[in-house]
Amino acid sequence: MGPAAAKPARHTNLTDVARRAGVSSMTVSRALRRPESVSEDTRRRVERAVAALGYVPNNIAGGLRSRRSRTIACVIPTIASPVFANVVQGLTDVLYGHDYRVVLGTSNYSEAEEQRVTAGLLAHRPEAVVLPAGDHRRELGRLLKRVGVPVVEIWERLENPVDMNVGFSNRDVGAAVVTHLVERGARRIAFVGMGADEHARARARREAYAETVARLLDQKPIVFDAPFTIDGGRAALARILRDDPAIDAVFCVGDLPAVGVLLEAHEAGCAVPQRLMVAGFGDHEFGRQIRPGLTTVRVPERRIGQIAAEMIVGRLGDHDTGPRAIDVGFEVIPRDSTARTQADDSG
Amino acid sequence: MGPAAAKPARHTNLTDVARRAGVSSMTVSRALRRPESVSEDTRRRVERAVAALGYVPNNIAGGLRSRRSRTIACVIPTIASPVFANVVQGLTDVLYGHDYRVVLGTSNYSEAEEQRVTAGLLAHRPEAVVLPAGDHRRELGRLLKRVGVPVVEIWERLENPVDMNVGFSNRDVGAAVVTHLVERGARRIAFVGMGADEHARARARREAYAETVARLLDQKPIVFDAPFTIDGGRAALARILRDDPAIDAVFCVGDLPAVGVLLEAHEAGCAVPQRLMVAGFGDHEFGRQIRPGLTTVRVPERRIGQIAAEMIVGRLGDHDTGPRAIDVGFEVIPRDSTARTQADDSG
DNA sequence: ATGAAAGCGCTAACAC
DNA sequence: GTGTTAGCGCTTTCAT
Repeated sequence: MGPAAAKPARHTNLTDVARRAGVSSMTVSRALRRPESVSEDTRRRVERAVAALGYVPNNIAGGLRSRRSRTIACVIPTIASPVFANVVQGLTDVLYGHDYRVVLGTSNYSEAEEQRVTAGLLAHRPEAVVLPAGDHRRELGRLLKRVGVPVVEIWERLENPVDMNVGFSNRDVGAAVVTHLVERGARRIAFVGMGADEHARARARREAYAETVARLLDQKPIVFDAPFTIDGGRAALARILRDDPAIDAVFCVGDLPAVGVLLEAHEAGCAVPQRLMVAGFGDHEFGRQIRPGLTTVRVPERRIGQIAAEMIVGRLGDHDTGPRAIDVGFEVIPRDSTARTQADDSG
Repeated sequence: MGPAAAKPARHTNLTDVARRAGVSSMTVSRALRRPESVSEDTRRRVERAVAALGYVPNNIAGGLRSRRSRTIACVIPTIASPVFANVVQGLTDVLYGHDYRVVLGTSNYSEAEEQRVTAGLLAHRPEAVVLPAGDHRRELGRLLKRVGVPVVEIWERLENPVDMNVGFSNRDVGAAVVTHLVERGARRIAFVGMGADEHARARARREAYAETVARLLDQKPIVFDAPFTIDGGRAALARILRDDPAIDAVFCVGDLPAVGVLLEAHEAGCAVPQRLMVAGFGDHEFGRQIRPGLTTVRVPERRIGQIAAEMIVGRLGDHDTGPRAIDVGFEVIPRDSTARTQADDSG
């Protein structure tokens, strides 16, 4: 930095408080952290001195000595996505109650940046690291292992987590949605996917779709790729109606294209759910408000954050006995877009 | 903590690297922070030693001595709101580029918790604090002042900020929306507010609405209160149509009720914008997708975070010359819900 | 360009 | 229940 860089002022410290309270700084430290370990009289005098001087503890110093930073690092692609925002909210919910702070990093969906940001955060000696399961670089895994910090991979359930893991199975999602559609009377189900943009989670849903239609309907996969947007969904349905009118249900990789399918169906005079059923993924607010309501899959995002936090607290505390991996599951939310009755089906 | 509390391992430190590189630890420190200040040969040997040992710097230790934590605290009501999520994203965008980390706290809309959380974050000696402008407790202001840490109050423009301030004026918003409606031909404008739930921002919009309709239309304020939900908006419009059919435009305190108004208008056969114009606030995704598109106000949330970060970087660096308060303004986004033409108006 | 000494503010470890 | 001593890992300061 330059010449005029603001020199942070010296704050009141433990010694100041100790002097004022007429005890040693060690006693102040104890009075603050474990009030029951000092005499009532001492405690009171310390409290008064703290208040009088406006003392704010310095966790940096304490953390240096005790090697406990009371800090948890969390690296996500972006906070400007409800998915991760909710996860982070769940994390802080629980962590703050245990006097841990969350230091945030964002990778902007870049593995290189994820690596760089995580390395940067490690300089603050977090007591644990939370990051989305996924295609981190091998380097990152090695770095994390070498540093030896507890890691929670969130969002997806993993076969071989680096350390701890909380999430759900996208394969189970694909199977559950297809099963739901079949139960509601679907006989020919298309999948609207993301094409080249497909990520590991989307792929898992698509593969499970393919397996499940094969198993339940003896049907080959019918995949229409489209941009992951409402307009993408519209375009996809237009092609579906033209290319394969026998299709009577569409499973979209996400709610955004699913809403597009719904809108396009409305304009094309294709009755939902009677003629066509539609299901999405993500429980976007949209799908709740649109008519007919969109059947979708809700993932307990916030709960994932909370469980990750609980795992960390357990691991760092004295009850390191909890599970290291948890499948939080998900919920298929049936709404009107798949509310076909037998009567509809027979029509 | 208890007996089994995980004892964090000792990490490789500067001295280890120094030994390996055959130099003093001071030289390693310099080589890492200002590579140009050591000889080329030294630099190379240090780099090699760092790589070989997998050294991760310890910012806690460095920060203790240098009194620079390279940490910025940010306290917001909740991260599970796109508004604040975007602000935080803007903050981290810029801050990471300057090698600062963001430590997050959430107040859950409680002033008491805001106070508590902020105090907790201060223990980590952030070099600046970012928090929404608003009704913090007086205590908080005093605490922040006493600690002497730079503060940025965000979101709203303030008359008397504690320190720095970036945001926009909700009064200006109210005036701009009403002006827009009048320009499009509105002659009698109602406001859909939040009743008892009204917060300072909502109040500013309502007051500016009242002043502007008085000034431009010589009209008394007509306020319908409703829950801040889509259904709230529906109910409000039902009452409006019944109680005061001369109303030809509705300004809603937020997009959620505005969408409700739009939906209810559709069902009631009330043509938008010909018979009724509708405007909201917040540029919710909903309003972009619904038909007719909802005229609304967009606030540059992310930009607010970025500017706050830039102010901080400037203040902490050697160019502490920038403005201490910035009005980022906002944008009225005209969509079809207010796209009335002269022809419509004359009908 | 490099090194030695000191110390940031706190807590672990060990007295008493 | 309280105090003393040492030292966490780094950077500031001063010397060379």
